[in-house]
Amino acid sequence: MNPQQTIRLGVIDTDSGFVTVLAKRAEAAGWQLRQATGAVPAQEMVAMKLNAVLIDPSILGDEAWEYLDRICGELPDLAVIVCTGRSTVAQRVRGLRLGVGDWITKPCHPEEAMARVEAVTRRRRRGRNEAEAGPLVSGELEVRPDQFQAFVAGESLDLTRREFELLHLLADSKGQVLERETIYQRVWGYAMAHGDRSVDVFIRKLRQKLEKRSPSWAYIHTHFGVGYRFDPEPAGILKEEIRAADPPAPEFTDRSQQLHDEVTVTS
Amino acid sequence: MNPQQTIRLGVIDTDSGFVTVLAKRAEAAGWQLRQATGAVPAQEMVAMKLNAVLIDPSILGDEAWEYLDRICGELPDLAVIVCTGRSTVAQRVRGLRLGVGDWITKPCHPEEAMARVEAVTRRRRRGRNEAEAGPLVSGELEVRPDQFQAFVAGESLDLTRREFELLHLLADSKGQVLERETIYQRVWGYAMAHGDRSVDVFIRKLRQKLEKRSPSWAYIHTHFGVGYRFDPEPAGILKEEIRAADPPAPEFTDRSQQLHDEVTVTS
DNA sequence: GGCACCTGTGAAAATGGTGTGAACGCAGGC
DNA sequence: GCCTGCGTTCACACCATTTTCACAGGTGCC
Repeated sequence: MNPQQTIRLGVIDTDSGFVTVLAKRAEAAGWQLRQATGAVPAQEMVAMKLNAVLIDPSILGDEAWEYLDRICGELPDLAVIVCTGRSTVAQRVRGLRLGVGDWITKPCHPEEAMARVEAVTRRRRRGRNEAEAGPLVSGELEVRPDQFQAFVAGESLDLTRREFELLHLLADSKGQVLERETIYQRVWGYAMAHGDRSVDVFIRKLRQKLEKRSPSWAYIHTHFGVGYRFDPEPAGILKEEIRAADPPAPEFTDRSQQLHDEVTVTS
Repeated sequence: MNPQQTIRLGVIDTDSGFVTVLAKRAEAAGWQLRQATGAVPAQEMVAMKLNAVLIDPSILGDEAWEYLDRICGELPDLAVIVCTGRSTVAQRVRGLRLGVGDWITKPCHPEEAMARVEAVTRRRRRGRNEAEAGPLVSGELEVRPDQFQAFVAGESLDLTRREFELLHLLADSKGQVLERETIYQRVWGYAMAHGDRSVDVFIRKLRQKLEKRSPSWAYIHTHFGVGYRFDPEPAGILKEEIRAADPPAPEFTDRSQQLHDEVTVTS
């Protein structure tokens, strides 16, 4: 489903010969490359929206281990591949234990390097291929992965691709609270930059479209400070309960916005 | 949390020397090993509950590729690692593209083989680790990390994120007295400023919410001059005495002054 | 019992997260 | 090239949560 999502690969190496050859092949394969010749801070990698990074630690000197440790620690979802010259078993073991996804020895064929980058990246993305195929029904909603679309009473919600993928992920994890970072990582495929609001915006779009076709259900619930949870609930009951439990509610301050049909849950 | 979940590794190889050495080390590391000297059907691997399988395809003859393809296709969540003698770049690339997680060349150090198996397995697991940790039950209370929420008899305590994290930490260290500084460091993530009362305030909020849903239990105990301890205790004796001495006291909303249901313990 | 110091408590003040509309930039189709 | 649809970014309003503060009540020690 997300097979040929292009890979954004960072390369940290000074071996211009190797990098040039690799770049040519990667470009041919439709990958996006970013190059650097020294340590790149984790935050910058996030900003570059990398899926994977290929590092030759030998150019980093003494800080190599510390750097690898930091990157793997801070960005556990980034695929880190080491590609360097001779190394001892102990070094390779140490690297792999640290969180490096693969350790390639130079000289190596660029095709193999790419295949290994792909293999590691592939691993990272897995997790939604499981039920991939089966349509999913929740409340009045039917999510059909085979159509990249969701329906209510046979009518399409007219979701765009991202909207669909977000809804699919949520519906697949019905009842579970998903953090924004998790959502972003799984739908967008790379780490979420701090302060990114894309997830919120798409949630709003989904809510609008859901509301339009299925007004009497609340599907997406906000968990303040955490993220969102998909859980279809007939909206009617809930509202009545709230009304019943509420005293007359005198405060008719001009609530510019009428109540959300989605319930915000503290958590 | 889930770091040292033991790995169940299948080994398909006839190289008894290699397998023996590997087995010894794997056992020492607490892994579970299953061995075979020929192709094992996917279904059998499922039955063996393997996390990963280490294969030398050279012993499978002509069917090697077909077999690898089948295994990777049918069990996309199984970590498949190839460990074999000399091979060409093309073969390795083909294998990796097929879905093999890593391709190791013999002879190889068993420690490195294990590290690589671990690395591949680690990646496969990521993504559904959402469960982070199983729900935690204490007294009438159920703490559910996957929901960022705690429940009593199925009803949510409506904890905010920090409240939840504090409760989670406490419940995780049941019976242990935690100092304020420790609590702050672990929940807030940085050192507590001298004189900060946040922990106390949150403890109060937790007690209120616990009291509301589970009135007959005392969960959080104060250790004067030290910190707090989580330990669910039926509040029986103490409570009854208090109630007996008290007039019926209907549920007034403003119970501004009411005895703590928590017991202060002299440390 | 008195004093110094902790802890509990309620509410005000500060912080920060979320909903929302709209502008922007980019790419694909006409 | 222009139009259109989509994804991203921004600014602002609103409000839930967190922090802070002042004071009341408890606890331990001399």
